[in-house]
Parts: sequence; C-alpha cells; structure tokens
Amino acid sequence: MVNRVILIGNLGKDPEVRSLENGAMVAKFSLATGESYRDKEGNWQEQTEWHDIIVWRAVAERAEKSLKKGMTIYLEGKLTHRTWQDKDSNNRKTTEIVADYFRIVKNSSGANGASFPSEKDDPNNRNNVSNVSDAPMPTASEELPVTADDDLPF
Amino acid sequence: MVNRVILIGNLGKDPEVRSLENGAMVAKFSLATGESYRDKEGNWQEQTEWHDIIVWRAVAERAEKSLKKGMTIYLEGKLTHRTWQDKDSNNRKTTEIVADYFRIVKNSSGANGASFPSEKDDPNNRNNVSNVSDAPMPTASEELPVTADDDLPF
Amino acid sequence: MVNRVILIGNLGKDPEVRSLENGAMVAKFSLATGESYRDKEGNWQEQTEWHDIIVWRAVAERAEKSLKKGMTIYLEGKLTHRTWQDKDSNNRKTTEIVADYFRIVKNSSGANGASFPSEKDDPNNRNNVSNVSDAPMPTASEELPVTADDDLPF
Amino acid sequence: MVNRVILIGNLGKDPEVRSLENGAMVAKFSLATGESYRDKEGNWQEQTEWHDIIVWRAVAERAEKSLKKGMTIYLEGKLTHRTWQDKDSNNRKTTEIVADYFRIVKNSSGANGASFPSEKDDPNNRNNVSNVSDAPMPTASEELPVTADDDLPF
DNA sequence: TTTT
DNA sequence: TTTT
Repeated sequence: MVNRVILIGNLGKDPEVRSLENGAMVAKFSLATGESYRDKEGNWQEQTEWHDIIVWRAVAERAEKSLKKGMTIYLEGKLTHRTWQDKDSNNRKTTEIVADYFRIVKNSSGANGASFPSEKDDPNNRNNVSNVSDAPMPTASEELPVTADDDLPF
Repeated sequence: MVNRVILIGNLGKDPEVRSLENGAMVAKFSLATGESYRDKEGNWQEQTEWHDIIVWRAVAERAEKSLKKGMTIYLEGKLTHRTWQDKDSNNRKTTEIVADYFRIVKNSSGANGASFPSEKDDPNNRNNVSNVSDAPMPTASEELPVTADDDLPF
Repeated sequence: MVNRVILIGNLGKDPEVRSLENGAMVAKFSLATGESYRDKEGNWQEQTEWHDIIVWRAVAERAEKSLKKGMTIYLEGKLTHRTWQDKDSNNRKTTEIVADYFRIVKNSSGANGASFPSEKDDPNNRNNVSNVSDAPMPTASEELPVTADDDLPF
Repeated sequence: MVNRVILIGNLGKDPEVRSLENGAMVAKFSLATGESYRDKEGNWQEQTEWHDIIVWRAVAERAEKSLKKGMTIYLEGKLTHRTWQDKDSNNRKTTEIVADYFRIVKNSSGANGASFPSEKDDPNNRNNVSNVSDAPMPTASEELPVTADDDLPF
C-alpha cells in the first residue's frame, strides 16, 4: 500500500507546538493550496483548500524553528483519517496530513523573501538525513567524493 | 501551488456511478491503504485508512467499466475539503480525493489476479492520453519511431 | 506501470524551442536541482544535478512564453531513456524527462521575484485544464458553485 | 530543490549486491516500466523504459533479502547523473535512480504472486520506520491508541 | 548552464 | 487562517 501526499502552499499561521508527556514533540499548522480560474463573467476566482498538517518529533522541532505564518513550503506526507464522536454522539471525521518532510520555498517577508531559501538554512532536511542512510557515509580517512565512481564495485 | 496525492490501495466496493443533469458522469468509491506494525506485545496490528475518492467524466466512465470491489489500484489526484452544516447546524467537513488518473495494479479475483494487468486492458490510460498532448503525434504519412532521434531538431 | 518524476529546480538557460515538420512544437531546457551539505571540514558543498527536460505541444508553447533562464519551477513528468550509436559505434544512452506539467515557483529577476507567481500569469496550468476533464463543467445557465454539494447525486 | 522519482515496474534480474571497504552495502538492479499503445495499423506496441536503480545500506540489505527477478515493485528516490570519460576520452553520462524506499507490489512466482504482499513480509518498510520518527512512540506504561485524540494537546 |  |  502506498499513501503519499505532496503539497506546495502557504501557512495560515505559525505552527502550534506541544510536547506530549512522553517527551515527543508535535506541531500542527494549516496549509493553503489554491488555484485561480476565470468564472463565466471572466472574473478571477480563487478556490483555496486548507489542509491540516501534523508533524512529529524532529520534523516538529524543525517546524517550530523555521516555519512562520505566510511562508510557502513544499511538503511530503501521508493522509490519515480519524473518526470520533462529538458531544451529540454524532460520528465525526478528521483528516490530517502527517508530513515527514518539508522545505521552505519562499519566506513571506521582504527580508530574503525574494530568494529560494538555501538548504544551508535548513540543516535537518531530508537530503542530509538521506546521506546517513542512502550514501556510503565514508569516514574522514576514506572520504569518497560522490563522483569517485571507480571506488564503486560495479 | 501544488496539491498531489498518490495512493495504492484496495477498493472497498464497486464504484457508485451517477450522471449529473448536465451529462457529466461522476463516480465515487472508497480506497483502503494500510500499514502493518508490531505492537508492544509483538503482535501484528493493521492500521487501515479509508479514503473517499471521486472521479469525473472520462475517468468516471473508465472507473465504471473497469473497477470492482477488492481490486488494488494506483491513483493520482488532489485533496479537496468541503465544509457544510448538519441538521444541528454544526460545521462539518468532508475530505475527498479528486483523482485524475488511476490504473489497476491487481485484480481481486483469481482469474488473472496473479498478473500485473496489461495496459491493453486499460486503453484510456494517461500514457495514451499523454501521447496526444506530449508527443509529436505524427500523421500516418510521416510516422516517426520514438527512437528516430535524428528527426528531432536538436 | 508507473513512471513519475517531480522536480523543483532552476533553469540553466531559456528553453530551446523548435517545430517539427508536422507542426508539433518541442521545447528543451536544463533544470538544476541541488543539495547542500557540510563536508568533513565543515565547509558547505553543493551537489548539483542537471536534468534534461523536454516538453511537447501546448506545454512547449507555454514554456516558450513563460520560462526564462534562472527561474525556479516545479514540474511533473516521466523518465525516458534513448539508446543510440555515436560515430565510433559505441552505444550511448540519453536520459530525458518528458514533462507534462510545470509551474513557476519563482522568477529569477528582482521584479516580482519576491512573490509566488500567481496562477493568473499561468492560464494554461493543469488545474484549469483539469477543470475541463475532472469537473462537471456546468453551462452558463446551470452554473454550480463548487460547494453546491446538494446538487451532487450522492 | 526537490528531486523525486516514483516508479512501479518489474525487476530485470536479481539485485547485484556488494559491500564497500567502509562496510556500506550497495545494491543495483534494473527496473522496467512500460506503456502500451496502438500504432497507426492498430497493433499493440510496447514501449519499455529500463531504469538503473541503486540503493544503499539498510535499503540494500532489504533489497538483497527480498527482491528477485520478475517482481513488480513500487519505489521512490531521486535522479542522479554522473559524467565520466570513456577510453576514447569521450564524455559519457550515466543516470541512476537512488531509491530510498521500495515495496513489493507483486511476486513473480505463482506461490503468493496472486496477493498484494503484506507488509508483514516487509518489516523494514518506511511506514514502520516512520513510526519511529513521526509518531509519539509511547512507552509501554503510557500507550496511546492512535484514536485517543483526547490525549493529544490540541 | 541555474541558484544560494 | 495564507498567498496573488
């Protein structure tokens, strides 16, 4: 089974961050994606979707440090649905995207908003993390340049 | 803005298909994705997510013809959320995935269930459609093999 | 079978656009994706991947009009590989991404480079196109607001 | 920058697995994705793409244990290109997909080839790994059911 | 060849 | 609640 969501959108507010009793950090925020289209009168209409995003642990810590209302971010995650009963015993359903990766596409403020944020601002990104699990991770004494093709056993 | 969902899962039932007054066809079905994990006692637990899928027009027609309860399919689409009020004037929210592409990964029945279904069973797939918009679409008199690289102006 | 590529990166040059004899338009460009990482001395290193992108027909026309060297774009497409023989009869292989969708994430110039480009600048985007095939597309006399849930036959 | 590839296809051979001097395991295999289309005579043609896949470390170990020629798998990864010079000093380019996740969609043999393989056969999958990093991971004494919404601090 |  |  595969369950994968990819979004680029804007944060409606700063993330809300909490810690559970077991120490795990959680962050939640809303992300707006939208599309513009012309209606039959030729006027631009905006159809905005607000997605509820939840992130855990290291991703939540990174969200707390780096995400602010108004930013545009890229994220990947999975769709989860929870069913519960409200005070009138009606069945209610909540849908959230559990994101396991995000990166900032654009800061909202003018400051460095004009630039695609460098990954240097974003040290815990998946690419670096991936280096741990995907790459040979040479020790200092046997550093292999990525292009050192001859060192590969193929 | 980007809003993209990718799922592989099983149909809970045959699709429900309807036509609107304007002639547009709509189909809906539920798709289960799941993951297994060991709980603290070491027993396998299954966490199933049921997603509400909706497809329109040509995709709905193809769904009606080809999709059956129990099949495993791959699909791509976008997440949409609608807010409405129930009889008690509570705000309720419904989340659906509007799929613009699907393909069968496995038939549920034993018949040809063992084989990855051929695209020959699936003539309206995106790849064929893409040929219309993505490829040179040569006329009969100037058919270009895909490998006829020399005919390309680069 | 599924073959899907998703990239966000920068254009190395303006697209090269050509028309085939059959009238089909083709555009090609290179897209850089990169990741930064610290090397063992703690210096930032950049690992850039240059991807060859090819787009056809309507997507090529849109690329010609809207894409410029230095822009950051999001795209989706598929991986294709072609094998050919060079002048020394060596087998050579070329890999290209045939993109069927793109959207501008950031203009390179200062002008409106600070803003996430509106879809209003981007009328041929997939979302609009999707409206044609995914939505009921009501006629003027029976316009249905997207939220007019009651009009749906479910 | 984002660089993401999603494939469902068939393994051309068993993976080739090696260990580097630093102990890192590497596995390589070819994956075929294809699409069928009718040519102008109305005959079915098959266009197969063969992708070179490379996986590292834990993913490579899992590939060695579980992947066999003929299986259909889903994978996610990133595109990488390497440039090198052949014996005639020609610049040559090699494209590989560095996969960071895969799962078996269909076994090739008749044995349990008819069923979508359970994640129970696939213990090192991303979903389980994600549980480690994405979920609260309660200790035994404070186990929280996934639906125990009231225990979350929102 | 881009970008930070 | 964002953004254009």
